Amino acid sequence: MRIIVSSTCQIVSVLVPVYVDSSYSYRVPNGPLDTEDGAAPSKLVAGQVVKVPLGPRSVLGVVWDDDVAFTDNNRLKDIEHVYHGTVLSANFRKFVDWIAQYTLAQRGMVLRMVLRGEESLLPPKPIKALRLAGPVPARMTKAREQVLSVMEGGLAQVKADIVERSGVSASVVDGLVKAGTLEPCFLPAPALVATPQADFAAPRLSEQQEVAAQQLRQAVAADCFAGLLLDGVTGSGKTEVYFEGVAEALRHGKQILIMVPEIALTGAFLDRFEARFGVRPGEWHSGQSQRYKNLIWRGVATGEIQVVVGARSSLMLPFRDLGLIVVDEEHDGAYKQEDRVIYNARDMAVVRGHLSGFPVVLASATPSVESHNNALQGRYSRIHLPDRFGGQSMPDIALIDMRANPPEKGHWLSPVLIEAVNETLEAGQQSLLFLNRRGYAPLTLCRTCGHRFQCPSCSTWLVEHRFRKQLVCHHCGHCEPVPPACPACGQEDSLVACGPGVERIAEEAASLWPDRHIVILSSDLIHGVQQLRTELELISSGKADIVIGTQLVAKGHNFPAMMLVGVIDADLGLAHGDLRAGEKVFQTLAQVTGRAGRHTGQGRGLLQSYAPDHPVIAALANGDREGFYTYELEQRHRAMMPPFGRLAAIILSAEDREAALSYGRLMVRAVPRENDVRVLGPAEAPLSVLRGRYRFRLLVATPRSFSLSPWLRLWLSQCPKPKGSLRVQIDVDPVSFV
DNA sequence: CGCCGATCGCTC
DNA sequence: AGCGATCGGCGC
Repeated sequence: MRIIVSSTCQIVSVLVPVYVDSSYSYRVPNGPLDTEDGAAPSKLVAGQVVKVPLGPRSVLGVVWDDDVAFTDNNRLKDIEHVYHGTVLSANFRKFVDWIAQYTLAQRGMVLRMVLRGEESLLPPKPIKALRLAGPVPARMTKAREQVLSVMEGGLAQVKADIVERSGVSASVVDGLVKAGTLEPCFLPAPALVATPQADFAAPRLSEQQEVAAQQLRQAVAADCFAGLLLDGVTGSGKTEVYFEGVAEALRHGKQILIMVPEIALTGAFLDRFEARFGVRPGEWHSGQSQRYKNLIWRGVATGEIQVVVGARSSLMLPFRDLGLIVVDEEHDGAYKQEDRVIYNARDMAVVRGHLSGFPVVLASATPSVESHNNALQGRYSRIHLPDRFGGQSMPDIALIDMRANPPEKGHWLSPVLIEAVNETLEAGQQSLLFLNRRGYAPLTLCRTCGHRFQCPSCSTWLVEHRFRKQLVCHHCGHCEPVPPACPACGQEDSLVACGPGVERIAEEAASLWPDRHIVILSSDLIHGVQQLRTELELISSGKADIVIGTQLVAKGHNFPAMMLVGVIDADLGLAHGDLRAGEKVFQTLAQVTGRAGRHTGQGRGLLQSYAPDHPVIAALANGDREGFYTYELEQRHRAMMPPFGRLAAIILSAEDREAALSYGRLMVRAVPRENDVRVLGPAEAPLSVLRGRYRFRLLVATPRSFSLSPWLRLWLSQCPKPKGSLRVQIDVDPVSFV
């Protein structure tokens, strides 16, 4: 950093959290600078947080490493305030720059993901308390005696505690303050999160787990970057294994971040952490209060908080001395941020480890194709747990060929699956019927005129939700009541539901097993986290006989009594245009069938399919994981898609169909046909309508050697600016970083 | 002739 | 991104 120190003042570069890539220059005033503790710093250093004037307002910013480029003394403004105690480390600053450069975002927007409000920079407020001060009051009462006995020993206590312990009203305590017997005082704020103990409760590990744990301990002790893919089947005890890595980092005095998809951040997970380390970790997710998050932010910056368990955004916390990141369920799509700065927190975690020199553990029962390939190529070390813990065997997976075993007309459960559920019920065990589709029916049409209900602002069919008595668009959330007559031809009672959703499966199950306890688990029928937890506990305790669920049930919850998992439509999703369609189907179905017999005996998984020969379905049925990855890698290689190429989706959206199309054609012409750049233009990426806007994705695929970001940046700056309400957004998909 | 609304462009 | 500056609608 070249900081200009003229004879009169110091000029520094400050990155501000606004929509710009460059840092701005500010003058450090000569006089004593305004700080929260009154101390006057002589010089500012990179990483310090400051408050600066910006346009009409003042914002927080960070002194950055850039050379001071703007030296127009007349237009320079003064730094208003410097905050102490929180300095962003050099590695972390490099990380911010790296993300911006890679995701084609402005550095200011990345910094915005890091900084919070001013409260996170100030020391926590001391707590108001009361302590014994003066003589016993002249007028003594029973209640006052009780208060004094509570205060015996002279320790200061919070007023609410005094009231509770002495069983008197608050006004009695106030009276004693007035009489001078008690006086107000301030206690330092207690630590938000207690220190986890590395050896609080050492676990009982299998031989296989112990070998894996040892690898993690060594990687942590080596204190340098390593990518570790912890690939363990469902029920293999991955969590216990990576907890050993966490314990080792604690022994080395390092901070640890455990990232989980938001939905997996349940009380059950935190309980397991507490059982292992004796205390709860810091919890970082959208449900936490602003106050708590500010305290966590400051706590990790000062180093007071050792371990944080958090969702995606926890990656941007300014840890003082991070020594390990664990990304649990690394394949999960929830790690990808789709708005503003588009990034995948799993990949950025690897980058953070690489820049700062510590190991990063990616854990999953179904690793992403990218991570699997990185392990194959030797960029990550693969730590494999092929067996379940405690000698439990993997579920027995079988296909039901629906062409040979069709369900009754208008029904969706094949005779084979119904029989399997019957057997499971008779054995007193739980079944899960899985269908990744909310609502009653995915398509509603009029049997008289053939009218189909379509979303007015998206190019999708409306899904009937019979419990809510509404037609819902799953893309934009538009909903309307189910009309009594067809809006096109006016015919009454002419609407028919086509295809199944979970509600329809629940209806069918209720008619087949009327006396059984059936629970339906679908995100639109669950109101809030609390209800979800209640329902999950109900299932865990074995009170439900049959569970019918969507994606919600595939996400790592434990159901001890679950012995049969029936997949209603294994082919669902395979036909989607998404380049990761096959991978998603494989991961979801492997995870959901992995729920069967996890704790007790031999579980079963049954996959209903009309395409049993499809490589993804066949690999699932045969338990041939390697076969799946081989197939998927071949497909990706041919299309030059991740992990073999870098893929950028240029997302165009416009209110005007013609504007979107013509600008798209312009872009396709502009992309250079060199370095094996491949463009999927408007012809191949059809125009769709989303929330009333015409949009398409222009996919640009390049091999790894080609540096896409600089080219895209240049191109966007040179090409004619989109007119009118045309919006261009860039979504960069990952390759490997190390 | 005047006031509110889309579009433009800057932030040290 | 946000926020002020700037030009255009038509209301009386």
